Amino acid sequence: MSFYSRDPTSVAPDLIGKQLVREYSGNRTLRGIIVEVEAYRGSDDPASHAFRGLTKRNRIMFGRAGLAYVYFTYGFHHCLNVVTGNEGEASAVLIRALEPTEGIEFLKHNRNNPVKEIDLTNGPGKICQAFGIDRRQNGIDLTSSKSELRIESGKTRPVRSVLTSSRVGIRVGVDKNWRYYDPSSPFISSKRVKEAPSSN
DNA sequence: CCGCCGATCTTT
DNA sequence: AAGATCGGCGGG
Repeated sequence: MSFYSRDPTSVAPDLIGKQLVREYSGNRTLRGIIVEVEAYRGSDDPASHAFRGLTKRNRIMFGRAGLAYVYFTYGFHHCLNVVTGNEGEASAVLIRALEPTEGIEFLKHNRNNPVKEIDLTNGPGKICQAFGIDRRQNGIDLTSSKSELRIESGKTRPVRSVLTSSRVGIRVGVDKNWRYYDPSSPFISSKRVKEAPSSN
């Protein structure tokens, strides 16, 4: 069983501390350390895009683990997921926040020079804008060292704790604590979400 | 710090 | 008609 072919609720906490890497036209590299993610399961998770089955938008979710599922939402924003689980299960992990470590000046440029560095990558839409991710990266293999967009597990910084909470921005499935984040990072998305009563 | 709201477009 | 968002604005 490979890293990404597990249940998304197992993959999600293990992604904290790994690096998102983006190569621009072969000569510019952008990097950030993942500090917040959310797990979305397929057929049994009403908050998942795959809950109602295969559509044109979510078809990558039904593919192999380790692929990038990138979707466009609210007329403005893109969000990046990693497909997990066995092929056909349509589960994924949403990348919600990063600590930028390389290419910060270019990230600022892409984000229209925000006043605070925190605002570069503390949300899923902000990550995609900063890293230049859109539907052209939908379906890319995030596990290949040759991909222009990939996730690497090299050493980053000391491992810190991982907490859970209810997921952000959903109206169904709020009973599941499937948001995973490093509470010591200033880059976690600013919305505070309460822990759901007890279920996991 | 918090909550509300508008922008804009894809999907259902 | 709602949505796995963001940024600006107003009030406490």
